[in-house]
Amino acid sequence: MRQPTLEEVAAAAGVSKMTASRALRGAADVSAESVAKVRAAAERLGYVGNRLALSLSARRTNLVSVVVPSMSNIVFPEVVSGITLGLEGSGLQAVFGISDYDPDKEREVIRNMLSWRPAALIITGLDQPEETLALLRHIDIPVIQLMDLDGEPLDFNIGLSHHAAGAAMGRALIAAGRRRFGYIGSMLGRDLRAAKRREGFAEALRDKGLEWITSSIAPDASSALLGKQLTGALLAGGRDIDCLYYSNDDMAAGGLFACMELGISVPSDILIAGFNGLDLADALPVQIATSRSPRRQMGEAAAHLVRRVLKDGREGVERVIAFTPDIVLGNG
Amino acid sequence: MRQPTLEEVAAAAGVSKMTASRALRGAADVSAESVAKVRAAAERLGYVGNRLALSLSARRTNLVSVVVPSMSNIVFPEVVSGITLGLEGSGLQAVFGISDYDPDKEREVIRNMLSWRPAALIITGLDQPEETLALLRHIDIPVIQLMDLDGEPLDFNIGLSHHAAGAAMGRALIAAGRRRFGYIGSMLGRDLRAAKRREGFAEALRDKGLEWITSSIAPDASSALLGKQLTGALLAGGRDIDCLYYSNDDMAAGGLFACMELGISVPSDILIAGFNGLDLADALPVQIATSRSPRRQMGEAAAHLVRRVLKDGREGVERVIAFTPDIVLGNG
DNA sequence: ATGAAAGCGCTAACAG
DNA sequence: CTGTTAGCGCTTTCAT
Repeated sequence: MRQPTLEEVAAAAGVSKMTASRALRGAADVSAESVAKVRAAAERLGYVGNRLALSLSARRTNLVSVVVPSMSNIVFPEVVSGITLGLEGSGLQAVFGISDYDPDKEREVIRNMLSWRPAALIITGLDQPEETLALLRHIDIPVIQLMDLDGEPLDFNIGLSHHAAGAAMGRALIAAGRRRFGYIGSMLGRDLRAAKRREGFAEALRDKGLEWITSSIAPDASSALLGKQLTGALLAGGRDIDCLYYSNDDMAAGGLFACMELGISVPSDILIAGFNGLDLADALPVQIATSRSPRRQMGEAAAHLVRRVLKDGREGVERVIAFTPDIVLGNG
Repeated sequence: MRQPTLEEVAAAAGVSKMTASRALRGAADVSAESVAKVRAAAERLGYVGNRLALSLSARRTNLVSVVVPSMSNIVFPEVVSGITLGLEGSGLQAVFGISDYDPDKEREVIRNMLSWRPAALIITGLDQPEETLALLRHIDIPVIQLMDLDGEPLDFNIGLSHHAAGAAMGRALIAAGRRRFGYIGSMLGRDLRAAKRREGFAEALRDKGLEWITSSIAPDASSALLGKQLTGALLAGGRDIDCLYYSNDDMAAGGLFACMELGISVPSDILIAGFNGLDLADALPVQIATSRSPRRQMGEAAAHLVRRVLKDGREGVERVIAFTPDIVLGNG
């Protein structure tokens, strides 16, 4: 049951391929009669246009390729939702690839996406290896590096400074009276943005003559369970801590749960701070400190940028859009 | 800076287009010398094959289209991860679309995906309206309906019975001594699988002469915060309840948090039951009851089914793969 | 308002 | 082992 072609629809409607093509695309200069006949024929035959042929012929696609590190951490699906939402009604279609936080895989995924000749490319972060950048320099579509701002953008850049976000949180917690800081994180070798936050935070500590009292970093993917386990282990070590900074809110939520089980009062004994401002954080029985990153907005901003550049060209479009996360210290 | 074509690579290598094509695809019957020359030329020119042309010419794509209702509920990204993982190394590429739980939008998304002539299609659930099914009956690619089993599959079907899952949880909770049940959910008009669980649960209650004492259903998307709010409101109503069944674990986690804030002991005063077996549930300070749905496995199973059918045809391939969620009552 | 011709970049099917 | 020919299904361009 091969899909019918435009030619078959045209034949069924008794017009030429071109008239059928124009009719289905709603072009001007087609008689109402032709339009009606073609529409009816298409409907009857169950015609679905072939975008491969369309795109090859028109020498452009409606594809916006998006590469994210993971789908297991809810922040990336949220960014993805923002992009999809922001593209709605534009005729553009987002296509997603997952790099698993692996630079080599990322390059392969990007390469694979480029073979579909997308109209624009959105990738995560600014830390692609030179080999990947070389690949991207060869193409003439808009490339948007999303979510991070700490580095030299290739083309367009939308995001926030994770270094600054970490530093701001560090300063806020010091201002709130905390002095004895521990860090709990995961996968910092691969989640470079989390590493930047940790470094920014550490810098804020150094500025006040402080430093991490203890630090626990696992190689696994972040999760509430991991945060809980690491926190339990760290606290069993008996370090004198009054604040724990986590690589993100998932980990921090787990940390909170560990404290609740151990009877440690949050935030009076230990203040717990994460990053992201997840919906989950708002529901927790005890509020944790966090930085609200505007994930959906960053996604939408990227989508809007793509629409604008594809429609009106790059002239006058700012290369960098900077977001600043809000710090929420919570009821602690 | 137009992307170079195969013809240009061939010219640069001093061979014909066909030899270049074969060399790059690693076909047999090409001299080592030609392969080397072509590879070098491709490398030098930064050649990235054009899949539009490839697919149009070869009359097939390597695309597996996947349509899910949402990316905001972590279970769908997990399924998506499972599919991506299961497709790895096959040369097949998953492409995702989001329906927002809207049947009309779902049809449009499917239509849009079909215009790319995918090799297979994976959609969520069995409850597509007739108009969508009609669209799908016209095509000859494998279609997999994923996650649900309660209904008549179009082609292939992988999932679990949500009705049975709800009923099993109901029976388990009755067996655990609970008698006064409340329900808290969201968006049941659109999340049909949650509605089926609720119905199955209610049937288990009826079998024992019981029924919902109270029920609170919001139109919004599920979240921990919503679960917390609805639970708070419901408990403020002063109903005499000893068990709350939620539409999913996110909602249930919020319910747990509400109880913790209100000083209600879980599970001794109220047992909290959800659905999914999220990672989060394992980290909670008090374990909630849940049914572990094998989301990643369902995704992988779908991917493997696709690989098999595309490779060896449909003969001898079972049409239905049934999963059964494990019930975890927890430490209650 | 409509159609015919040419071609997008690639591969399948033959020939050599 | 290599090349030639003929499309894939559509749009673009140019006629009419």
